[in-house]
Amino acid sequence: MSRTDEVVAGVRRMITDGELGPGDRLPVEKDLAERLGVSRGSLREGVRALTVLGVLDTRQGDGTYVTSLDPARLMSSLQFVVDLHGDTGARPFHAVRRVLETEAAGLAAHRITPEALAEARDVLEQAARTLAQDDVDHAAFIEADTAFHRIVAEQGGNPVVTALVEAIAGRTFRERLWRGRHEAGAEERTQRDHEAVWRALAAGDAEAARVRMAAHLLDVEETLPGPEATED
Amino acid sequence: MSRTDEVVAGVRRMITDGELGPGDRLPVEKDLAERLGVSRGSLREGVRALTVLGVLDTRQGDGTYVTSLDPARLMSSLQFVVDLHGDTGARPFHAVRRVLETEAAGLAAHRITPEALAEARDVLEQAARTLAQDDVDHAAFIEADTAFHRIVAEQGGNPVVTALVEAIAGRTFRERLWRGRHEAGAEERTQRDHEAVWRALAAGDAEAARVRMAAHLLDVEETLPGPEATED
DNA sequence: ACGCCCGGATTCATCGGAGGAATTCGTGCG
DNA sequence: CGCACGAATTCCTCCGATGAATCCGGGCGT
Repeated sequence: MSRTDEVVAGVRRMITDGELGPGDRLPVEKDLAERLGVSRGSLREGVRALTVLGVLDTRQGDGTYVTSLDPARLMSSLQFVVDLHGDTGARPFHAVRRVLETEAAGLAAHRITPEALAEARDVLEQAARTLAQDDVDHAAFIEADTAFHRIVAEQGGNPVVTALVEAIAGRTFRERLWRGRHEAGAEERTQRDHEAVWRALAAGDAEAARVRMAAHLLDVEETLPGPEATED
Repeated sequence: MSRTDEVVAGVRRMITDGELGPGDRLPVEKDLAERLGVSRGSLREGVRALTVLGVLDTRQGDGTYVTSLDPARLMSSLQFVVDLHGDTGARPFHAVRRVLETEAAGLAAHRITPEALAEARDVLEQAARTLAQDDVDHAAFIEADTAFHRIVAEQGGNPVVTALVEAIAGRTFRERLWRGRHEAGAEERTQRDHEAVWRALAAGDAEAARVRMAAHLLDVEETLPGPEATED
């Protein structure tokens, strides 16, 4: 076990033991290094690793703190590794996205707030206006698409689901997604799919919300490269 | 942007640009540091962070290599952050596990190999023998429980699902899970649930496999602490 | 010729120290 | 009382040196 691993394990223990909690400040580098029996260099490597993982947050001139440890924060590092995969590997990731967002849509049907419902409607109307223009602003439509999906995922009420979806369907992933979807009618179809999901949410119909979201994401998935459906 | 972030971004770019691929060796610390315009210390912090994320693998006396970049490898860091959450935060994680494993069970029904089916049966028989003893070996049963779920998840055929389930339902999480399940009959019930899933898989009945797995995991979920079902 | 041992070269791991940069907070002035 | 200034604190970056693990090729014996 390397010194750095000892640092990671040590900080982890300090958190699980309750010595450190969200928002708490760590001892200064010199003290913590001495306490863990490592040099400042090794300590910094471990702290940096935990920073990348979203566990710690260092601020120059201030100190090192434990983050909120929210799933959203902790899963953000996942986006990095997802984006590392090329276009060919996108399919299994999108399948996970589909399953999770479908579940979230079903849950959201029963618990979506009036405010979120209204916001989702506004997003859809904005998207409709974008599509009505002669020269469609594709970037703006992608923005609206992202916003709609985020609202639904959030209203599912499971922060882990929200964080995972956010990590998988991040910026890079979505751009890849739409790169292969510029055939005629793709955006209009997406718009109709979204509206169908919205109606199901407004009606509080969980089953309809599930089916609509699943169908929509299956549509998207078919445009991805890779084995269509293991046709071997 | 800190020097370390530049290192992470630089290596990421080298990978996405195709300059580096799985198994490839990175330049030695001195050269790479010079190329990225940072000191060896900063370089090491960045490389270490990528090592923790499962992207790089350093071997003393040999060199630094890009890993296979398999989802299983890349998601392993997720287990660390999942385990960081206490018992109270386990419920949303388990909900994700339930949804993903349910999907995997449905997929597995159509594509499980005879070998995997036989291995799963062996695991279940082993578990049954464990339960038949006067003094039940709980650790052995947990082991069999883990093995059964892993086989089903793997046979779902989606490596991302497998990796996520593995990360969420890791060792620490499972131990927490069973800590609150030592009431009489819990293990026997689990065994019956598993056998029902197995029969569905053997019959190639995807819907049955889904339902059985979902019901089993809902059972488990009810024993977790936290809001029963948002009864507000 | 073949296998084994050993020593040098290579590479990462760890350490210690020094100066710089950003933040915080108390002090003193207006 | 408000504000600017500066000292203290803390993390950031760099440099050089030593140790540890691995790899590779030469030399030796059989």
